[in-house]
Amino acid sequence: MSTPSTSRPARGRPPRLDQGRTIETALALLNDSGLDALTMRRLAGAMGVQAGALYRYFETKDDLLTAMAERMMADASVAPEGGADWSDRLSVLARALRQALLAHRDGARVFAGTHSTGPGTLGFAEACAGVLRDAGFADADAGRALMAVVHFTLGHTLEEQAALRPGGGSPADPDVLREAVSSGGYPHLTAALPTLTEADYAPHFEFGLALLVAGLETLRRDPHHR
Amino acid sequence: MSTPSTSRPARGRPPRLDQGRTIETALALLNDSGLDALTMRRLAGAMGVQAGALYRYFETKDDLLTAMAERMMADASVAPEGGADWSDRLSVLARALRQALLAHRDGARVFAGTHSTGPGTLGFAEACAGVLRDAGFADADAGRALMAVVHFTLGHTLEEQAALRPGGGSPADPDVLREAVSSGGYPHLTAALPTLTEADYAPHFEFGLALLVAGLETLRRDPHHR
DNA sequence: ACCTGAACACCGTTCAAGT
DNA sequence: ACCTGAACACCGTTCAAGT
Repeated sequence: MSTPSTSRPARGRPPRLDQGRTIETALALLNDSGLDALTMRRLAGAMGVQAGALYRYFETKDDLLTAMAERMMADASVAPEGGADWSDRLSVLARALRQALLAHRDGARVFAGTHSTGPGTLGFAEACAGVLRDAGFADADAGRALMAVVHFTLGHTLEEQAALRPGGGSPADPDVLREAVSSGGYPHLTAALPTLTEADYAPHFEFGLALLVAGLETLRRDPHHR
Repeated sequence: MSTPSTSRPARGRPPRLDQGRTIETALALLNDSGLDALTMRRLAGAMGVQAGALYRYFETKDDLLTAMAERMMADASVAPEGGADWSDRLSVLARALRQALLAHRDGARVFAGTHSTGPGTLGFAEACAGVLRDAGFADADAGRALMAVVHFTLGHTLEEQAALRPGGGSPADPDVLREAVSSGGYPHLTAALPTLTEADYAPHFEFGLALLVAGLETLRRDPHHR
């Protein structure tokens, strides 16, 4: 009780660093300052340690970012309720992925730059593949549908967070795009502009997701459609 | 004939740098070495100049990257043949976007990191919006469909180029993913694994694109479907 | 075993000074 | 007008040496 019982009895001073706390501190720093400000030196500073010390726990910065992505994906690896329709369950998973990426500043950028194969990432993919295969899709179609949902969600959230970034800076989307479109001869873009410059990205996400789900529904009705 | 006739008569030595040549050299360097190796110093070296000289033509490195993205998008801004079906024309545009991003190493990463509002980018978006509005979609639906296609293509190409990157390194997708999936209890993922580890990404892209198009087709038949 | 200190080889960006 | 030279304030990563 008096001394913490870890699997390996700690001889000497307890370490001031460990993988778990480092990942958590890194995610907190990410939220506070963004990906560009997340340096090994700043992270080390936040943990009261020199930069070199981090390399006992992560071989490279990329490994740390991968671990952060994996931690984020744990939130997306939810099991959708069993009673629902396959399309609803798939939509729940896609929304969970978007929310997991949105939960941390530049989350989509972190995820896009890494290739985690941890239980969070694989658990999410397994859940998607399960919903699709249980719905009757062939293995190859389930795999491709999974990729389509992930890629759409990734691209969407990347742009959503990019639009959020500047915080009142110069290359902000809304006005710059409006100006550029209204100047030249872009009649169709002008017509769509109110939609394209909406601040709330949730309807855009739901629209794209509904498109993918509807596409899957037609494929399920007629697997030889093409 | 003997002296080049530019709009502004060149007094003194002709400049060794200009925006156009710098962008072209930067894209060539990108193809040769990748985005991580594309530094202002290396680019300057490739142009026989000191790094600081670049800042007379681009305010920041981000501005240069935006100009590179815009140049890449010029290739995607093709006008699909007028006789074809709206869904075919939209597909042609989506494929042109993917090809434009694939045409340069890390092209998707460059595009994702910037927000170009030049004629290439806007021309592409205008073409997509035009196809959709001419097909009868409401302005808001056309805008959202355009975003869905772009976001899916961006996410897809990002992953496609990420899988291409290492060139025989450590975090390559095919074997690492196979190992991770086969180790644990991922029955559905195991079933989909042959598809997920395919080297050719074109079928994945076509599948996702077909899903979006099929979803749009159902929406067009019944606009009040939801 | 764990961390420090200091170095190595870089970055983006700025700006006086030269031509 | 255009570019150099040199600096400023950083990076990721390595590694002997301390404790």
